[in-house]
Amino acid sequence: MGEKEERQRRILTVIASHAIGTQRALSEALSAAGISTTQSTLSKDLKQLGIVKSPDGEGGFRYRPPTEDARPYGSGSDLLARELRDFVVETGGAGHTLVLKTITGHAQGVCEAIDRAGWTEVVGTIAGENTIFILCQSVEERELLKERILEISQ
Amino acid sequence: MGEKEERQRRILTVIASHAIGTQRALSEALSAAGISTTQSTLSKDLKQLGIVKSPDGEGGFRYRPPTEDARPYGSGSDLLARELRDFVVETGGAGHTLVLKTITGHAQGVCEAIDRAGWTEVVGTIAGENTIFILCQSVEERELLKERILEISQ
DNA sequence: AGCAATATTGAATAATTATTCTTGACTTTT
DNA sequence: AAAAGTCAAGAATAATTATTCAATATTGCT
Repeated sequence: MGEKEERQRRILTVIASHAIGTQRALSEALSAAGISTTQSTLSKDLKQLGIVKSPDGEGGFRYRPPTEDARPYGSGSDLLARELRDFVVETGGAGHTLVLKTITGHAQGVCEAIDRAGWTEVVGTIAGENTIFILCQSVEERELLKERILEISQ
Repeated sequence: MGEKEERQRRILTVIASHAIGTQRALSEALSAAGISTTQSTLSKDLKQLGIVKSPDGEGGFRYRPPTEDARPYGSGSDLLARELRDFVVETGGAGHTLVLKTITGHAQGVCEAIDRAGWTEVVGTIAGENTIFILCQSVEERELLKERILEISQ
């Protein structure tokens, strides 16, 4: 039985039911449950779990469970490559807008990954079921971006 | 002059488009935009804005925009103004298309309010999770519209 | 305008959190 | 069974962030 696994499991339940705002407080709460550990281990746990310390709106802080946005799923740039490789089936475009076609249902996911990449050529993106519009700074950058995407997805 | 307000607004746009993981990095990014301030002020800003520092899934951290309940709401009486002021964090565009970035989950709502305004420059709108594309009659009208929106949201 | 109340700011500092480095337990390979 | 490799953990420390405090600036009121 994983010592670590149980601790992390407990961390999730503890922060769900108590307003914990520091790692020391978390450590104390865990002690009460018979789990004794150090701040440094907790720091690592929280990072792995994707837990964030967020303002509680009352002048303090509180650890919160991972949100969609924050959850560490896959490793970022890897994820992008995988999304592009696995789901994009066609690229096109006109004017300032680059268009990617994806397998049905995956446009949102691919679009999300593109947003995260933080490319400067990108003015904005929007996704439907199987199509992504990517508005680019210029027609030239549209072409550049297309090249890059094709390259990433090999 | 709303020195603070502008800074906080910019913080939202900066973290939306860049992977910023420390207050120092944020400070530097703001410098590039002509805004100079200290770490202590940023700490307060981030807390007020409800921004959280969250694991980025690649071993680092990244500041992320607030979730709905953590964000301070404006108090305007006009719905459109309120939508624009409270949820739009960035404006951009290229060609005939104006792009608005919003807090995640609010693009639809803001887009609805824009549609209701019945502006003649607008050919059509479409909204995703956090992005709105507004197709305009011309490049000039795109600029005009952007001005108007910025003005409305003060 | 003048004055009081309130808010904002940054320097200094306190508090908190992340990372480095070492150790030991456990696995796998040779 | 020894060697080599992983992994988890904590102590110490580095790095980052939050808060305090004093000084300005701003707002609101008369």
